Amino acid sequence: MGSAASSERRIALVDVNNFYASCETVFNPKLRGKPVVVLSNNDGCVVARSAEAKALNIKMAQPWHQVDPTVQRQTAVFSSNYTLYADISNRVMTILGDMAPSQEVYSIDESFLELTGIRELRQHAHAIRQRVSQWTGLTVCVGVGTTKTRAKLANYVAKKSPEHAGVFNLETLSAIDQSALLAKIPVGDVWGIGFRTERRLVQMGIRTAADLRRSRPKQLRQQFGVVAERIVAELNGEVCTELEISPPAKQQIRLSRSFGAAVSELPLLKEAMLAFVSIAAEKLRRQNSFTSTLQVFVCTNVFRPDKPQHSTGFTLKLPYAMDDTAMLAKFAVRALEHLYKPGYEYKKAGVNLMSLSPRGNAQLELFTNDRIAKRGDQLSTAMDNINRRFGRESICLGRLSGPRPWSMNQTRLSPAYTTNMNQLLLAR
DNA sequence: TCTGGGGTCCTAGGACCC
DNA sequence: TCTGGGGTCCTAGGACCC
Repeated sequence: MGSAASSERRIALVDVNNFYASCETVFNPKLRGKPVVVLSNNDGCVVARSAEAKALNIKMAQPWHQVDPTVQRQTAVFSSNYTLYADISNRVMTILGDMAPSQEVYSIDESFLELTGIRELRQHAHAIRQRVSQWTGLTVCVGVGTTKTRAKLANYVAKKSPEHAGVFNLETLSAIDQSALLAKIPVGDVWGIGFRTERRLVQMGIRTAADLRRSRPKQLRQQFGVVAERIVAELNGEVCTELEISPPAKQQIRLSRSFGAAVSELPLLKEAMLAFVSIAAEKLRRQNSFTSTLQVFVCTNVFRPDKPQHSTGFTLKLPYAMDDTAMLAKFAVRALEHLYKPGYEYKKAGVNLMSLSPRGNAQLELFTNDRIAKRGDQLSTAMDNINRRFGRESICLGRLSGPRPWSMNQTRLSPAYTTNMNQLLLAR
């Protein structure tokens, strides 16, 4: 794309403000105007905060148990309810997709939209906000620029400065005003510059987005690699990344969880592993892939250095590419038995399906027993159907009847308002 | 007591080949 | 004594994002 064309390009980054916390508030209007936080799996860290919670100085990723008890008492706190958030996300993304010729769904609460050539861009951006608000009760911010990186930056400004009313177009600013604006943005707030790179950049005297934009690409490439070089180019309006309209198939599927309580016995560890493999394999089949490398890992609690530590993984090259839960489970258990050591309190485990290939192209085992393979296929399909209908993990392999100390703590879970008939919101 | 999970991309370095 | 060099493939690890 030439520079003349790229200067006409308009990309919007639209994201939902405080997404998880806002989802909870939408279904519980009493929470409006109050501090609300959502915790990570296992009720560990804070992963979402309402504006009021931010004002109380609750930090992102802060362990909840480290939050000041006085602050805790003022705050409404929820376990993360991904079923709810995923459903609300789908609704928002559908609305956004309808308001642009093309869309990249970038994360659970963000979309890039192609808005090139749209007249009255400002009005259109406000119409997007209006419609999302009206149809879902959620607030979004819209940032517009010629590249994804500039759209992200514009979105950052829209969110930070209330006077823009949630919409900001970087390209309407004169060159001088742009420089002045970028000079006020810390370099670590640029998309793709993390905290380590920021530290090194600041040491070199590159402190702001403006400094970064006018830095020397050669030097930057040498010190920080091609990623940093691209960021600078995109800040200058040079298009390095296009929208990804249809999401590419995943290259790996990983499933891991911290346990609610530590687990020492092999049978319980196996049970947890089987649950993880079942979910991972279902995801694998949903994207029509086979895997030919399986990794299993376990770790003890790194926050308890006073206890014996054992963290390890084992990677298995599978004899052929497969997607069948029972077969994958067999190999996962074998790997687990291989690395398990008695006498340790394991706190986390997981499975990683790697070397994925499209179902059709995958190399099959030379001497696959057709009948056995077909039976595995039918079993997996049946399990997928049951789980789709009655909820994930309605059926899976090797469930023991006893207690499950490994399952997550979720003591503050809100109802699945939109996806479970028994948990619908009642109007009285 | 309690400390997340699932991804991507890039790079350096080793193994191997000719 | 002196022990090539370039290409490819794979993997582990770093950095980042949400």
